[in-house]
Amino acid sequence: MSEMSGNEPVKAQESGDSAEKKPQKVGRKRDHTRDEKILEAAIDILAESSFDGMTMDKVATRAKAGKATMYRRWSSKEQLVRDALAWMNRSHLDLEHLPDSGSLREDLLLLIRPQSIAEEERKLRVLAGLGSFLQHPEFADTGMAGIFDSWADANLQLMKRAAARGEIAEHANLELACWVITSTSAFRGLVERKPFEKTFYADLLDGLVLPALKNPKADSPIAES
Amino acid sequence: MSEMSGNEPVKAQESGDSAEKKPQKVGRKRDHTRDEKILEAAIDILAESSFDGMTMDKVATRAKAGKATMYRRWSSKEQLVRDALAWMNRSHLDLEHLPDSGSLREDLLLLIRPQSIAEEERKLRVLAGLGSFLQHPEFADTGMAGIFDSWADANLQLMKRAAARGEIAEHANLELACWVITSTSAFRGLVERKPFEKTFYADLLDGLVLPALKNPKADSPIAES
DNA sequence: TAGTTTCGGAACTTTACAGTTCCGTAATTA
DNA sequence: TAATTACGGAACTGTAAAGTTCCGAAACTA
Repeated sequence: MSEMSGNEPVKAQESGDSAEKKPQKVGRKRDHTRDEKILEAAIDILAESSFDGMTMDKVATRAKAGKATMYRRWSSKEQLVRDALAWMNRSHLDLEHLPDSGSLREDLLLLIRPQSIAEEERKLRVLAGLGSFLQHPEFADTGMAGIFDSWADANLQLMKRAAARGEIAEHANLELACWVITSTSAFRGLVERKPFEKTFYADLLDGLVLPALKNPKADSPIAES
Repeated sequence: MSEMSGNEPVKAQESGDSAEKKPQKVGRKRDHTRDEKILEAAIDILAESSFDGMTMDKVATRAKAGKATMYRRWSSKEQLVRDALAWMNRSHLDLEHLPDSGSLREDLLLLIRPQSIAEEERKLRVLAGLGSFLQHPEFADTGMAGIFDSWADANLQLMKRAAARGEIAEHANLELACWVITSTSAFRGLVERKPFEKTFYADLLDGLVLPALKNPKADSPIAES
């Protein structure tokens, strides 16, 4: 969405008082197609190693860029990684063209495309290697938001339609179900380091999520011991 | 369990051929109570920062130990961290004294004790900061195994008893249910960095796990598209 | 007591990396 | 054409941390 933020050279110049806002610059223009190459290289190396394993020299070499070029655009490694994470999470599922097979189970499974699996697994590898970087609370959101939200949103739409047509109980906790799907899938890739397989996903749906959605009898009160 | 492994000095001495295995050594004995202090300090700092934020100097200072002492016992930072992780995961729930209230929901909730919550959250902080270290597949197991296994095992016992007394369906996928509990809880602390709260756990049980266990009608075949 | 190994602590060496500067070249404007 | 800015690339600086070595003191054995 917003794209970038800590860019542009230091640009700390106030030409006196009568600043007439004339940014008509002289000299060779900055090639902004290099931005993408550098961000892509950064994500690539983050996915292969980790935040600490990603050195600025590696990124520069991978992107065939000079370090001066990088530091002309980002003032630090932290800034570069922050923008690279935003860049990584730029793609979103198209909520306008969701599957509609008439079966919630089929819809949920149809959402899983091999291409998107590989993409999400790459994001998980990046996330796994972020380590100490995520300790900055400001980056915890930047790094996380957008990785799973898109998938969870799509799943929620599918569930709401299923509820509307009476396939699942209307008082089921759909948000919880979506969160369980994304968090368990993330845990599997992030911590267990297993690939996302459709058989695993089908087991999760058949063994837990769909039964709960179809029969969510809340027979237990909220007892706080 | 096994405890330690990469210890002892290099000890590469073969006294000629007639090695009569006489380990009767001379000199001051190694104080193995220092091991625990050092491992504890390492885990402490791992929990506060990360693998890369944990420096050998910090550990030495925290444990009031000399670095020479540390390198006499562990040949590298990697070795120290490996043993520290094993040390961290040494405690296990007592499977012999599980709660037995007659209600699975109550039993599962009774297993959550404030003391064990704090302990597990500390482990999660350590795990979150491991980052690049976990990329070594050999450490992925060391680091992970034992953090959640104990809790999952206890939950499985409780579920099996509930199944035996007919509280839940006997053909329910208990292992899957236990795995979902641990993986979602871990995700919450590890990625979302939220504290473990009983209300969250009760919602997970009431909204998804228990309904699924009580009504696991497998109405959908395994279709591989 | 003499010799050996440990201890905590500090100084030291080495390596790796973030960030800076400079080079020759290419692009842009006046 | 001349001045300016960007480019890739390489050299350079400063710092942080892993690992080593040495110190004086303590603990153990013969």
